[in-house]
Amino acid sequence: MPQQDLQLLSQECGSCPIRHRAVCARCDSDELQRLEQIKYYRSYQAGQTVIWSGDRMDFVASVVTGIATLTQTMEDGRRQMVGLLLPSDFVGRPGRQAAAYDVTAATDLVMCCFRKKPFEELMTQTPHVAQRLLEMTLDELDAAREWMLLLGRKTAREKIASLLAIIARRDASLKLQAAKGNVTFDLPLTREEMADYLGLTLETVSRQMSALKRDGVIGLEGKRHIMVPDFDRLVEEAGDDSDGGFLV
Amino acid sequence: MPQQDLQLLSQECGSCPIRHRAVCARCDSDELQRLEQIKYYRSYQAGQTVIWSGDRMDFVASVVTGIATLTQTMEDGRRQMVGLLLPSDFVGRPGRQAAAYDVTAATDLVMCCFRKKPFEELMTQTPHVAQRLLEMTLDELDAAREWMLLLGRKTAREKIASLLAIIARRDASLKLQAAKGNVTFDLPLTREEMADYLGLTLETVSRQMSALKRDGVIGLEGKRHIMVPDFDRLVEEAGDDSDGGFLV
DNA sequence: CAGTCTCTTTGACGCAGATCAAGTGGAAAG
DNA sequence: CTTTCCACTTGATCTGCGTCAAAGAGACTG
Repeated sequence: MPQQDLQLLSQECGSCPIRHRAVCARCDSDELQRLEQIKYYRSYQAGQTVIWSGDRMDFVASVVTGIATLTQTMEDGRRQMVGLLLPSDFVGRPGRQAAAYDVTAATDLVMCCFRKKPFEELMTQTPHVAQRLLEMTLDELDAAREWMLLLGRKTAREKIASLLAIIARRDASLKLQAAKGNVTFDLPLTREEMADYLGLTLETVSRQMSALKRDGVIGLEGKRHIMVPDFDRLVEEAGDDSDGGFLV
Repeated sequence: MPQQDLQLLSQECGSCPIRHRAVCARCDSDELQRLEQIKYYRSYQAGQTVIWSGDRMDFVASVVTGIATLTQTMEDGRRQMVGLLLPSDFVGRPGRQAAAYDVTAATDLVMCCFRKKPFEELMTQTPHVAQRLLEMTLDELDAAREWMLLLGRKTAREKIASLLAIIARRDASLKLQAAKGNVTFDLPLTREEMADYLGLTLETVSRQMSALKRDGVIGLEGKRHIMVPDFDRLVEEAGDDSDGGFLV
């Protein structure tokens, strides 16, 4: 077992970086104690598969640090990413036996896992986990629907710009900043993963990245470090209506 | 007020056609009574808009009969359907003020509406509505993700076949049958609505419908009545792995 | 520091589906 | 019975992105 695991095993929920955003966000101290009893940490290296679609899954989990992807694959090998899981996002479905999607670590990843059976019991006995999970699932559904607009109607250039804007926003919110003006971040995905996300080929992704660079919308340092001189310009290229439209 | 409304206003939940599938499915008689006090029916004609995206929405609702669509529109007019709402499906998000999508009646439509404020109170005070809503939202999320695979990776022909298979399945389940062998149903959508669903143009939809007809995968009587001689063949054309893969 | 591996870029070419443009058929209206 | 309308079909042409192919750029290995 890697050393990181050992360190994490002793970590308490009170000092957890996702304590206020994850599925446990609304828990009182009593509920938290029960969760603490059934939780354990697991870490994965970038590229490792967490679960294969169809496999039996006897835990649910929260992403603590790192990024995981949810992908679906057709028999002939065509792949589509259907979820991008960031810190505090939830993996797995209470009441379901088998995983519905492949889950893969896009970066090094630490997950806080709960044994499924006791987690389900906790959900029926106390309200706060289920309440929070509903909220998070509704947010996921909204994100999925925005993504559907992207997949169905946006051009390759708009798709790339949209993805970059999403990652920039999430990156900024992790640093407790707003994404605006001059922004800088690292891409956590390969060109191929970006293609799987956007319903494109990796060649098209690469070409459009070059085009955005040529047009001064983004700057590239190495392959992964992105500099955005004007965030509004990027959002414009994404074809979204003006702001990041928060409805609440 | 149309006569249908008057008839429905006196309808009791006990005899409701979606009683066992909608958001109220798990309610005990006490909860049902509280719901009954805050509910009212509304009906819409095919083509009517139920709500515009961004509008204030002070109710949530279940589709009782008919079909509604959820669509997103970009500034330049590109449209993408992001949800197809069938009897028992839920509209609206507790805790949200404004509608996030355009909701339109695809066929004549009857909805069972609940005033939002008391509905939200009911949700915090009793568990069964929230539990059921979580379940339904997770199902919606799965459907959205399957749809993402369709939008991102399927060919026009596969998209059409997938949509026909989905409608055939849901139609069959309403009649309490399994979709297999020889199947017959009416399309509730225009070619343009199908295009909005599938991320295609209406011309491409029309051409692919003709192609599927020419190849004997479907039969057409008029523009809307579809006959499927071999449902498995249709599913094959959709590019999905064998069966309708139920995981539960 | 040559050799290999993986990720990425770039070019040439082809095709699925978009766009533009008529035309068809059935239902409702006059 | 003609006119109008709307949903739909079909054809001709265009184009954005996919496909196939080759080469560059780091990072790690022996």
